[in-house]
Amino acid sequence: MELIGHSVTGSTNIHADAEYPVRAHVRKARVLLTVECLAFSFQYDALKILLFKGGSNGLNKWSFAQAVVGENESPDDTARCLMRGSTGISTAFLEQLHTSDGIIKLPGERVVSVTYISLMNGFKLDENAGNNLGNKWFHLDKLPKLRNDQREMINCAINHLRYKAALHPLLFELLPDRFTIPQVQNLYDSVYNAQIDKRNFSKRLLSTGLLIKTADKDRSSKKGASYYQLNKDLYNPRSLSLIKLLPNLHTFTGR
Amino acid sequence: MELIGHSVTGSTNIHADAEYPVRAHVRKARVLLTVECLAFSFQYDALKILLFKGGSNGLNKWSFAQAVVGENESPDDTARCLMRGSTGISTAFLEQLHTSDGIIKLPGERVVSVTYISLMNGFKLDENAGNNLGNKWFHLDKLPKLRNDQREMINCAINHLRYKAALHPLLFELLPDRFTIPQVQNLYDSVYNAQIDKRNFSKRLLSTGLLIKTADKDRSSKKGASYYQLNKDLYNPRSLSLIKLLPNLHTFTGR
DNA sequence: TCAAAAGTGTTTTGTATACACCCATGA
DNA sequence: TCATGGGTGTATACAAAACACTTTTGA
Repeated sequence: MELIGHSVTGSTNIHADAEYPVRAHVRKARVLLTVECLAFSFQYDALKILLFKGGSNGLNKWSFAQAVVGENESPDDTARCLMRGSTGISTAFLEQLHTSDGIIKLPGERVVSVTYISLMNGFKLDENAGNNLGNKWFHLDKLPKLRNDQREMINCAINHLRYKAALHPLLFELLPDRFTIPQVQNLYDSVYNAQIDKRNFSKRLLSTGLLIKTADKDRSSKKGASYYQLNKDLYNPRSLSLIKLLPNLHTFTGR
Repeated sequence: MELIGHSVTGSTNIHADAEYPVRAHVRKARVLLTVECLAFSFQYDALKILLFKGGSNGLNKWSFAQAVVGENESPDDTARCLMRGSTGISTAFLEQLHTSDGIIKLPGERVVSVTYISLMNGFKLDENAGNNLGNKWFHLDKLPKLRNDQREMINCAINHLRYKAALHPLLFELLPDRFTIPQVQNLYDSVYNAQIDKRNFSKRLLSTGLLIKTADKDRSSKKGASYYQLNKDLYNPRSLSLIKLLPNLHTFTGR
């Protein structure tokens, strides 16, 4: 560690005294900056996570989407570009989860990775997009063999997603522009691995005022469920104001 | 951006096709990694933020604690070391807020900064510690002249602190080992710039089960307020389970 | 006509809020 | 004895939870 600019003498380290010892000569780290995306989507009534074959692990191992941050890019840019490039669609919601400690990975090179959680709209995905790129969407209960630290990262990301989505209307990013209430409930049931009471869920959902009923119905079921749209005037997945869509908010736990 | 390891041919960029264009040659960024700490404490019944004179802004300007991440340090290490070195006490709570875009600051050098929010225990602070190091704790309503982006960062950090503390028992880190209920309330009133009803606040506070009453009293008031301690078995400032200490949780807003 | 899924309402229970008085003590 | 700050209780209103039946329609 080297303190920045707190010196009036030109010395780089005015705190190197007996009481608050700081190493006198710290070699400044120049690091290779990468991003890593844990990408989720909702397809076929289930939450999916995106994995790639042939990552830094080895050619036949699965891992997350990763990219090196270019000289003229921000990490956010890189993450968006990575996701677009590897799925063909834009990221609906992107958030930094954590910046890694920067353990030595490549020989002689320190790599610091910014980990993102990324929500991709499964309904905009081309069915075949990415198949030739070696990526695949996995059901969370049907994951391939992964390193333990990768499993942990997935758990961490899911917990984060559940946490955020319990408080904010984040998950609508995973739905098409028009959706039905049973569809929303399937999404929440899938994310929380739960069976939420449909009467109470629909009451909570409608009471947010975020949904606008349309005249059309989804005709894939016998009775047909009404389509709803988001009220764009109110909807903001990043809003700090809290919504409540889940019962027993204080008791939910991880998978 | 350069994708990592998704190539079976050795080329660095298998996605450089017409459909998903990616620049064919991206210069990998080697960046100087720094940390920046927005540190809060609770002193004299008010929330304070730590600023340093003579930061990267210039010798007579105030700014946040900053340090370069050393070769053998993680950013978290650096942040803790920075805070300990500049205040004499350990950080009670540390959390990454954001990793910056890494705009060019120093000539020819790209600097990426990991911003932290840091809670320091004001009751463990040596009254004079740091005075000779050019740091000072400022009341949030009595800040010195700062750059606009620094003001924004402070607002962002306060909003984040309020958000987290409204949901989790984070603020106890700012109190001494033994504290009184009126003291906790002063803390919350200060953080939220509010006057919370003391009867309801004390009910909520005690109903969490986090507090254990001791036999002793603080004798600085006439009647004397009972000292409480945290129930270490239950207390976890990072716990994902939610507590409610504030009224109208869904409506609170920033300063 | 029946099976499948959508849609809706009420009762009960619990929790948040608003609000005001008594208590203990040092000065 | 009185001013100061600590401590408590209750009635009311609101919100959450539990719970079951009716509707629509394609097969």
